[in-house]
Amino acid sequence: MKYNPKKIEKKWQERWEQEGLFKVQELADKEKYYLLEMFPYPSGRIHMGHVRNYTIGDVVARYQRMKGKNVLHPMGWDAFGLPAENAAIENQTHPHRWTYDNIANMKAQLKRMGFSYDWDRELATCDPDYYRWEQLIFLRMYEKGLAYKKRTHVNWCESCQTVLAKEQVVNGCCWRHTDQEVQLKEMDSWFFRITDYAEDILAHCDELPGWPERVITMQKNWIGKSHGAIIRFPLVGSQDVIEVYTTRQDTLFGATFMCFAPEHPMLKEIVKGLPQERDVMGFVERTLRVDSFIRTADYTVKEGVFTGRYCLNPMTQEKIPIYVANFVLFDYGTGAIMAVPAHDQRDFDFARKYQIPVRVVIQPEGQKLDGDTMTEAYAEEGILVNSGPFDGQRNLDALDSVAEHLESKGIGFKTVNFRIRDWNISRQRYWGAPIPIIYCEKCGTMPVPEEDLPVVLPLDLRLREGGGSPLPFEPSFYQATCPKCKGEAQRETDTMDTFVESSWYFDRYASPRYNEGPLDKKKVDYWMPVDQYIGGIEHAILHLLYSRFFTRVLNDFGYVNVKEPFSNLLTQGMVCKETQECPVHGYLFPHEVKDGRCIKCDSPIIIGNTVKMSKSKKNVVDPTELVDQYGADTVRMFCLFASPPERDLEWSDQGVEGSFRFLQRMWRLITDHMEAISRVKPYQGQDSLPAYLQDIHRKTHETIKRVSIDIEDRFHFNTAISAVMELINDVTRYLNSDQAMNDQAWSVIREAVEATILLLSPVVPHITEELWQMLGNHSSTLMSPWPRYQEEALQVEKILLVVQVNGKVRSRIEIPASYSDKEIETAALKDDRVLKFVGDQKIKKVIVVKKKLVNVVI
RNA sequence: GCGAGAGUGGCGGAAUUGGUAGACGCGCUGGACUUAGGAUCCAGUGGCGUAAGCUGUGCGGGUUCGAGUCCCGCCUCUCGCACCA
Repeated sequence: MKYNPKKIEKKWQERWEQEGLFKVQELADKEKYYLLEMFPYPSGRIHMGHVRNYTIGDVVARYQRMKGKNVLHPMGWDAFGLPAENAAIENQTHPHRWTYDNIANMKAQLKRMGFSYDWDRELATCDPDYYRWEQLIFLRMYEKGLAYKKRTHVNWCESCQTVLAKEQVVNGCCWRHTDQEVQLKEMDSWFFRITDYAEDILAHCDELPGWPERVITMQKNWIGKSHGAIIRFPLVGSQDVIEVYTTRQDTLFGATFMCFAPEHPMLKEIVKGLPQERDVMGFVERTLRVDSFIRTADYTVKEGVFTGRYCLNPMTQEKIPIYVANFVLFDYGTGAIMAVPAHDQRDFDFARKYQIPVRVVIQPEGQKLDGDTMTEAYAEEGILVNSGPFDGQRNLDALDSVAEHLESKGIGFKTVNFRIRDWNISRQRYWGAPIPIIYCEKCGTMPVPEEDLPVVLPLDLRLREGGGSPLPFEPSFYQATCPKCKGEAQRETDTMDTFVESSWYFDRYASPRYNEGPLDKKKVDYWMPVDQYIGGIEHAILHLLYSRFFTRVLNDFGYVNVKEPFSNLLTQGMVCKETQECPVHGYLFPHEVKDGRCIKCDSPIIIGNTVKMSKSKKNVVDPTELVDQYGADTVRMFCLFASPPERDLEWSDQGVEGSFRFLQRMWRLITDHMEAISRVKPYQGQDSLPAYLQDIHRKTHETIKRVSIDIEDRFHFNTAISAVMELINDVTRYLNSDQAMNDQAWSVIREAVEATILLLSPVVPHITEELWQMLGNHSSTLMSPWPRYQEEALQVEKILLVVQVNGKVRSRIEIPASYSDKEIETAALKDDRVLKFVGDQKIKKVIVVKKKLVNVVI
């Protein structure tokens, strides 16, 4: 019988569905295991990245299920977002229609992969039954001041026609449009006060041992906590003071000028009416026109303009000039800095450029720096000088003593500062969850009353050519009644950032149809936290940070008991493939290349680098086509076998072929001997075996042990699969040899075959179900307990020992496993080859490593 | 510049805690079966060497009976952060 994946896979997928095999309930007496993969954006078709991600998850889910855990393994759709709007305009359709069509397509594709999802828990974030609870959470946050509105400088993406969060700006460009430089705009936006939780999120970074180190590091960097001080500098000729934030209060006596960020609101006031006003304001305008990434890039020359004003160094009472400078960041610290050119390279460069004095206040031991002649800043440790009462202190000690001094004089205080900013969640987009707020001219900003939720996104709108949200132009949406005075009012037309939806969807899976609140407490408490979360590294900051924040908020509100949503995180690598380029037609899809030539013009193609699969580079493989050709099992197996999950996977058509061949080999091996195998019961260690069968029996149990460890402890599915391949190879070799077969031999083979089927069933569930059934089993492999290895079966009577002379392998001897060190040594020293290499030289010592080797040192 | 990770055959990748380097797969070579095979099966496959043997995990040192693995110093690549005061 030929291996026919198409038939088998269809059969089992239908059977699983009929039997509701993947449905899961809360069961008090069973240990729960929540396995989650990052849900996809419904773009229309699944890609290899999805397939890899979800295959990894499926193996773990099925494995844990067989280990007896109550496994929650849900799937849903991150269904709001801009692509739906663009596609809708392009295809003359509606985002709603487009999204749900895509969901239907992708769901069918996922089902064909055989993933063990409980589809009863499916959710789509664009469903009012989902986002209404998000709106409720928003209202709670608004009540607590965790959601607030302010007018501020925001990052605007012209391509998206919307504001972006700081986290969504990458290298000065939009995270979605990497060629689109982000512009600064001043506008009203809604924010979530993530900074309130920065300290807590940071502190718990060290309590996530199940997270990859680099993700933790990235989050810590993003939060960017630093210890320093706020210092007040009196403005000369005014009652005002200027606050600066510094981490180097020890160098305060060396501050010889001050710099403002161009956005600083005080700037306008202090230059008003001065001869410098025109210069300063011109500089500000010029600087702000350059986008902030370029402006603050290290290759941009540091520039500034003197404002004409001075402030007093609060320590020395010395008059120091105030500049405005392009490199000072407005959204870090106070937007103004004290500059200490002797001990900061940037300040040094600036001071030399504008002939500002450089005063050394830290001397390295055994050196004598001179501010007039030094050629670069000295940023290391040393002893304070020119610092009044602090002279002679080590500068690190002075950090505290200067801060205390500032506090006692009321001119400053110790503080901590964070780099992270509040999360801008306003999007000037249509396809998103409406922000439940009403503006009344009389009553001001009014939350939509809870009973009026959801604020439903109207579906009967025409999108505007050229982008932009239609909501502000749609009276039926924006016209509202003030909940307080019942007068005419306006609805907020911004929608929420789609990262809000993905910040709590994992909670909602616990009770996806619950309609009395966002979450059914009992169920969410049963399932949360997620035991294993799997997804791409690209979400290291955005989604994972927002989710940690949101979980804390929901915890404060009493919706969930946990503070951390994901106990363990696996970040899988990208799926890569080499690019193929035609000199005439540019990048080519794989099917546009034949025999190394372009099918359009017959030019020889250029093989490019192996990079992440992407439509733009056309180095993509369509999972569905592969499933048509080889079946889902082959595709799943290749995804796991080609490399360990955290590493990038290099796509190889030949590798896929190899996986297919292996499955065929396994199929043939078992079906060819099905009759004989079916007649016997699997060997269970009951009676003693001849050596050659004992070897197979032992190998079976070694394989069970290796596969279990590889899957459970390390997620190294590639080595798990190779271990099973070895077992199959051994069994094949045995059956091809001319050993006489009897019932005992077949029962040992059956034991090996059953182990093979069960061990591989999480990886290739269809073929294994079929074989399992052919062996006479009536229940699914998924319902079978995971095989256990027997310690006795691993015992060996004889071992092959490596014998080294001076650390070089010279011989191998077979000895009884029971030999003592002394006996081993004696045996080794008798070995011909050892005798040859030792010759008549004196043996200095003999090292015996039990079960491994002997090293004879001469 | 700072931080993290990686460097092993022609290729993807193996090698719990220092103990046979190259498992498993791809590719390649030879053979078998075949009308044929790009199917299947068997054998071989790090390099040098007829062989004995030598050599070999980015480079240079070190520790050790023994180092891909540990230590020190470099080089290269990938990723993240990057004027953060």
